[in-house]
Amino acid sequence: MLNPDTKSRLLQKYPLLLDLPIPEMENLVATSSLFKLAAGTVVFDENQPCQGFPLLLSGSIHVIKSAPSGRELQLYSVNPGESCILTSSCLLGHTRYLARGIAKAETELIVLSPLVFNALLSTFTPFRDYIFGLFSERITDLMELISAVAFQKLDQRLALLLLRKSSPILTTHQALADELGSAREIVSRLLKGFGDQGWVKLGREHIEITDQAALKRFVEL
Amino acid sequence: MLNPDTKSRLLQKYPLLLDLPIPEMENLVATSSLFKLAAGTVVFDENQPCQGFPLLLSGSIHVIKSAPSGRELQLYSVNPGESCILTSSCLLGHTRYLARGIAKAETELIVLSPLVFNALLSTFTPFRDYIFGLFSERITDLMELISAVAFQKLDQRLALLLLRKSSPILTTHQALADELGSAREIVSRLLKGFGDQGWVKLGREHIEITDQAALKRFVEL
DNA sequence: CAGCCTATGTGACCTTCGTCACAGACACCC
DNA sequence: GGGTGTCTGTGACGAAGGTCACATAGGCTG
Repeated sequence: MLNPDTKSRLLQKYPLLLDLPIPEMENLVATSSLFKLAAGTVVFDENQPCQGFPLLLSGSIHVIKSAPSGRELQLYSVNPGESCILTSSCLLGHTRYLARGIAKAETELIVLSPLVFNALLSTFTPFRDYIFGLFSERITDLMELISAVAFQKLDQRLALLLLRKSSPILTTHQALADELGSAREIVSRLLKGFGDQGWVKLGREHIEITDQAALKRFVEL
Repeated sequence: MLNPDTKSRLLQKYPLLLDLPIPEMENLVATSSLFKLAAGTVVFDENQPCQGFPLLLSGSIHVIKSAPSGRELQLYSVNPGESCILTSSCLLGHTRYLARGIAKAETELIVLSPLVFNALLSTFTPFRDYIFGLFSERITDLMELISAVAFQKLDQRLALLLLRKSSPILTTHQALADELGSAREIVSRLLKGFGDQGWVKLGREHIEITDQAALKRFVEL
């Protein structure tokens, strides 16, 4: 059961729901509830069955694949207003999760039951279009990721990752390594290299891009 | 315009269309046509806009990402009765292709215009479910692929690839390398290794698995 | 300030792959 | 059979990254 304030925040992040017919909306409000997750919470894990479909109000969820060796690789992240393609895929294919989801900050989300999710999909065209649209975006992302992992060198991937974050970047080398699916030492070495080139300035949990243009040129190479 | 024979073959491969209402079916038959592609034909290429949605009657299409260096990696393949997730994604997201599709054998396919595709999606629930289902399968595949490329060694990936094909495998080392995103020499070397272990017997364009159990054990490792 | 925890720098070393350069080997066709 | 093109085997070599083992350095807390 969602309270009116939560409902209005939901509609603000997912405006397409504004057009939802009254009875469906009431059903949604009645059967859903708000969850608050602390940063670091494991939202779902590999091999776990899928409980429902998340709508993010705040925070973000990183979807991660991890190797037996302990190394990790970030597949994509879910932000407010978006949806989790992996969950959709689980619900639609009736399979289990094959990656882990972790809340990267304090995160608020509403979980739709599989029933409500399916009902929305089949009766409410805008929702269907929305899900389809996100599916197709994610697939694009995943394919880019595949070609990056398969063909690009780590230095370029790291440079690109830095460019995608907003300059002063407050994070550890380990976290960057996990996003790239590599090891901490390698990232440290490469960052050192970037620093020597004058492209970045390094500090503890702090990376500042000092020559964005050069970094970009390096990525395009 | 499809002739009656083609139409019945279409329905055989895609039985869900049997339930399509008469007018939609007539529209589909009237506006579509059958294409025959020779093996090796490029069905679509990177950066090309999407022309329509393919339904395969025979043959198969391999979807490939290729690197500037000339190396390739197979993302997945499309067989009769299946659909091309990448095309769906292009049609739904109104973006361009970001991979190449190649007919791997003589291939017959029917192309639905974007109009018909969208109409089917919004009016015909079974079709929508079908597309969603395939989407979710492919996403699973893509994620597996990512984790294989990122974390697995090539020998294991090669062994798995062999196990997935039916022995005797009639193909060149180069083709295997392209599927894996690697180089021909590496594949030759690894196969030689498998041969020395007594797991396979090698010949020109011919690989026979002689100890499936051992190969499996090696993959599980 | 001392102690401690975490993040980072760094060198040595190894494995895996990729690249290059050929040498055979097989198949096919005249 | 000889010529030709494709496929395969192989050795040498190098580059990229991963692993290990520490050293060092910030920053927090008692």
